Amino acid sequence: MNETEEQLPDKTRKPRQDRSIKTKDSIVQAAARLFSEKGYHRTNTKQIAAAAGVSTGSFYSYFTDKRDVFLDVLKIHSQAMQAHVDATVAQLSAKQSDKRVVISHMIESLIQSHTPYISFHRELSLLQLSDEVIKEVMESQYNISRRKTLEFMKLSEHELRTSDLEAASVVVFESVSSVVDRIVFSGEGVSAGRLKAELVDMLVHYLFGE
Amino acid sequence: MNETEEQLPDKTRKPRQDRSIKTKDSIVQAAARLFSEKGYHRTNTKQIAAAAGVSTGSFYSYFTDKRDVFLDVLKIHSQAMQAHVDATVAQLSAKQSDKRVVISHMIESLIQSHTPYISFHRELSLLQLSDEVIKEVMESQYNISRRKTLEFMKLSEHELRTSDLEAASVVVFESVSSVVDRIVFSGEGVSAGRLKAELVDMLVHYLFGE
Amino acid sequence: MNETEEQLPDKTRKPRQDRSIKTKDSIVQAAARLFSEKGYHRTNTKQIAAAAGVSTGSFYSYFTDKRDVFLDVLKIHSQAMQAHVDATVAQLSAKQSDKRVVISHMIESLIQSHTPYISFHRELSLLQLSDEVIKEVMESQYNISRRKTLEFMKLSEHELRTSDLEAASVVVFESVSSVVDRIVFSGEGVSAGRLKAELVDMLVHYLFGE
Amino acid sequence: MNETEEQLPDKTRKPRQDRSIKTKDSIVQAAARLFSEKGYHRTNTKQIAAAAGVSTGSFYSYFTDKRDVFLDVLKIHSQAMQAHVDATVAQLSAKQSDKRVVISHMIESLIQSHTPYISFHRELSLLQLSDEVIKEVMESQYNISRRKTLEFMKLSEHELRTSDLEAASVVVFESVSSVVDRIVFSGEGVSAGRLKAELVDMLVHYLFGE
DNA sequence: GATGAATGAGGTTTCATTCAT
DNA sequence: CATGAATGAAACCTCATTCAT
Repeated sequence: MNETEEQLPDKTRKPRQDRSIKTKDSIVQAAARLFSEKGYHRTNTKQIAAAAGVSTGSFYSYFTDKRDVFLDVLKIHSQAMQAHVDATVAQLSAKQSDKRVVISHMIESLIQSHTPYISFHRELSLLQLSDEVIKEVMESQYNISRRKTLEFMKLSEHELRTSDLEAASVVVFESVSSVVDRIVFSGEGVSAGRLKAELVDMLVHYLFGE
Repeated sequence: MNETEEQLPDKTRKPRQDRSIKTKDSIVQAAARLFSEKGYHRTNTKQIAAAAGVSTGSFYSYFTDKRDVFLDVLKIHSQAMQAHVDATVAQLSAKQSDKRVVISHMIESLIQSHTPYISFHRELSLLQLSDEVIKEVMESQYNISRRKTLEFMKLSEHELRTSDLEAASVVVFESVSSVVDRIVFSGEGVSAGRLKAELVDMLVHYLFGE
Repeated sequence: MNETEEQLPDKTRKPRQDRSIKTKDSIVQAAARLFSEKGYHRTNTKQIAAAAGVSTGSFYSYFTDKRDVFLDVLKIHSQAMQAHVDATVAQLSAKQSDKRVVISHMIESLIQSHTPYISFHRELSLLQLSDEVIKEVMESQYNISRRKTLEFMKLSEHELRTSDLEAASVVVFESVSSVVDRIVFSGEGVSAGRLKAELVDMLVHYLFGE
Repeated sequence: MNETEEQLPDKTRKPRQDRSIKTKDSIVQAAARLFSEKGYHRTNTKQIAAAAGVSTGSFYSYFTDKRDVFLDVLKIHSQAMQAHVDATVAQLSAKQSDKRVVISHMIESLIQSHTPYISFHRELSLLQLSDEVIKEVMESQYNISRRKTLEFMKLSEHELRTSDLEAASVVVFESVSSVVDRIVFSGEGVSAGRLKAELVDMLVHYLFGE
C-alpha cells in the first residue's frame, strides 16, 4: 500500500493471449469474491491464488501486489455499476414516465446493482484512507456518479424547486446511496418496500415540491 | 499445550487503583486517536501502547487484544455522540423554534459531534462485517439513534406528511448521516453551507410538505 | 476479528516436492536433537528453525506449532525404538538360546535403542500430563511395547511361573524400562554391567523360578 | 533457572514471626498443588500468589524466584515421602512378619506416599536436566532412597540370594518405583491389586529365591 | 511460464520480575 | 510491609513477496 508512486519498469504481464486473459480474469473474480466475503485484510494472496486455481507465483506475474488486484476489482466493480445505471437511465428517459415512477425505477436499479457488492463497498471506505491511488479512483468514481445524478436532474431542470443543482445532486446522491445501502445490507427491520416508498416520496417532494 | 481450555484464572485487570484507571483510559484515548488517524488495521498494539506511554505488557493486562480496545473506543465514541445530540435536542425543544431552524441546528450539531471521529466512523462499517460482537454493538447503536430520530419526529407528529413514521425515520436518519459524513469528510467540492442548506430544504419539504 | 472459526483454508503444507520433504525432515531432526539436549520448554521454534537451517516461516508452514513437531519427533522416535527391539527379538528367537542369554540380549538391545534419546524420554512423562493427543500417542506406544513384552513372554508360556501374564508383563516392562533408563541416564554410581546382571537375575528368577 | 550460582546478599525474608511462616508455607502449598496440577511451566507466579492469597509482590519477598519455590516444594515433598517410608519401615521391622508380607506392606506404603504427588514427580525428571541445583537435590534424594532400600535389604542380608547388594538395591528401587508409578498414575488397564501381587512375587523370588 | 517452497520483517502475546504507592 | 501496576525481553505466529526448480 505505497502512497508515493514510483515508476518501476512494469514487471507484470500484459495479457495478450486468450488463456492469459482468462487467468487474469479468474484471479480478479476470485479476489472480488473473497474481498466481499472476508474483507481485504483477512484475505491473503495465497487464498486468492488458490481460489483462482493458480499458484501464488502466477498471481505475482499478473499483479504487482495485493493492492494491485484490489484496484482491478474496484475498477470492474465500478464499471459494472455504472453500466447498470446507464442502462436504466437510457431506458427510463425513453419512456418519459412521470417523476415518481422514474425515481422509483432508478432506485430499484441501484438496489439491483448494489446487491452483489454489499460488503465490498464497505471495504472501500476504509482503504480509501490510506492509499492515495485508491483515494483518487474512489473520488473519480464518486464524481462520475455525482455528475450523472446531476445530469439526470438537469433533464427536468425547469421543474426543479432548487436553484443550487450542484449541492442538490450531492444531497440526493448521498441520501439515495445510504438508504439503498441500508436496504441491501440489513435484511432485518423495516421492509425494503416501505423504505423505498419513503425515499421516493422524499425525493419527489424535495425536487418537485409537489 | 492444553487443548481443552481450562478456566482462565487471571485475565484482564480490573482497575482497583486510581493509577490503573488512568492507564486504561490513556490506552483507550491513544487507541481512539490512532484508529482515527490510520485506521484499525494499520494501527498495532505496540503503537497504541507507545502512544499511551505504557508498555505492551500493560496493554495486554487491560485488554485481551486490539479488538477489545476497539470495542471500548466504540462505546466511548457512541456515548459522546449520543450525549452531544441529546444536549442539542434538549436545547432545541425548549426554544420551540420553527421547523427549518430546528432541523438546521440539529444537523449542525451532528456535524460538530461527527468531526472528531471522521475516519473512525468509516472503519466501523468494515469491521462490522466480520465480528459478531461489533455487529451487535453497532446494531444497537444504530437502533438507539434511529429511535431518537423517531421520537424527535413524533414531537411534531400531527404536522408530518407521512404516515409510515418508522420507514421515514430510517430514511431521514440515513440521509442526514450520509450527508453529514460527506460534509465532514471531504473538505473539497461543494461547500458545507450549501450542502446543509439543501439537506434542510429536503427534510422540511419531505416532512412538512411546505 | 473472527469469533466463530471458519474453515482454515491453507494450513500446514503437505510436501509435494522433494525439497519440501527434505526440509520437513531436517526440521524434525533438528527438533529431536534440541529437545533431547535442552528439553521441550527450553527449546523455541526459532532455534529449531535455525538448527534446521530454515526460516521461522518455513517452520510454520510444516508444523502448526512446537507441539506439532514434538508429536512427529515422538512418532519417529517410537518407530526407531520398536524397530530396534523387533530386530533383536527376531534374532534371538532364531537362536533359541537359554533364557538368561535371551533376556540379557534383550536388555542390551534396549539400552542401545534408549541411549540416543536419554533425556527426550524424560520429557515425555511431563508433557503427557497436559496434552490429550500426546497422552494418547504415549498410551498407544506403551500398549504396543507392553503387548510385545507379553508376546515375548508367551513364547515360553509353559515355562513361566506366573499365571497372571497380563500383570507380569507390566511389571517386567516397567522394571526393565526403569533400570535401563537408569543405566543409560546416569553414568555415575553402580556400573552398567552389575546393574544389568542383577536385572537379568531378577527376571530369570521371577519368570522361570530357577 | 541459573546454573552458575553466585552469592548474592540474600534479599528474601527469613521468616521469624508466626504470620510470616504461615504465609511462606501457604505459598509453598499453593505452588505444590499448582505444579502438580499443571506442571512447572504452565504455572505462573501470579497464579501461585493468588492461590496462596498474597500479592505477587509478597511472593517475591519470600522467594527470590519461581525456581526457589520449586526447590522448597521439592524438599517438603521429599521429606514427607521419606518420613512416610521410615514410619512404615519402623512398623514393619517391629512386627518381624514374613518377607512376602513385609514387601507387600512396603509397596503399599509407597503407593500411599506417592499418590499425592503423582504428576509433580514427573516434572522433576524434566527440570533436573537444566538446573544443577535441582539435579543435586534430586541426586541426593535418589541416594537417600537407594541407601534406605539397601539398609532395608541388609536387615535380611543372610537370606538374600545376591552378593552384589549395591546393584541389587538399584534394581529393586527402580522396579518398585516404576511399578508404583504406573499403579498410581494410570487408573486404567491391569488392576492395582494384580500388579502389586506380581511385583511382590518378583521381589520375593529375586531376593529370597523361594 | 508455472509452481510452490522459502523468506523474514513485523505483528501479537506472555510472564518473571521490579517498583511506585 | 503489602500491594498490584508496570515493565520489556522473549516467545509465538502470519503473510506479502521472492526465487529456485
